Amino acid sequence: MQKPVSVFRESVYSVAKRIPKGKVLTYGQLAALAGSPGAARAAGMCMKQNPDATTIPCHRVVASDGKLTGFAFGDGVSTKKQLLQREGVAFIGDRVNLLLSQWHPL
DNA sequence: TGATTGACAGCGT
DNA sequence: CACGCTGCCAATC
Repeated sequence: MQKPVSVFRESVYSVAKRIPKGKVLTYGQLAALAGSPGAARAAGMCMKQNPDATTIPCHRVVASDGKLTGFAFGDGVSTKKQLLQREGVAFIGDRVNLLLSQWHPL
């Protein structure tokens, strides 16, 4: 089986799909779990591509400060916030409480 | 092949 | 606490 166009992207999507409900992950963590720590920007780009928005909960990926960025869906970050809060994610104003909702991989 | 962009992260002011 | 600048990585033009 030939190598995919980029292993990085597949890893990112794979990890994103692994994020449990009620939990969130930062782009830095996502990139680190994907195998490229520090590639937070590249990870965000892959989320933007989002080839499978139905299977990839990209809305569970937030910035390192817990701030909701990107996600040009509905009202944008507003819809994303409502979605996460509905999943059971702890929010602090307009930011996610990473202390309680940041996902810890097994 | 090289340069630019982008849903970031960290630190300083 | 809010804002700005720099650095890192991968994808795209």
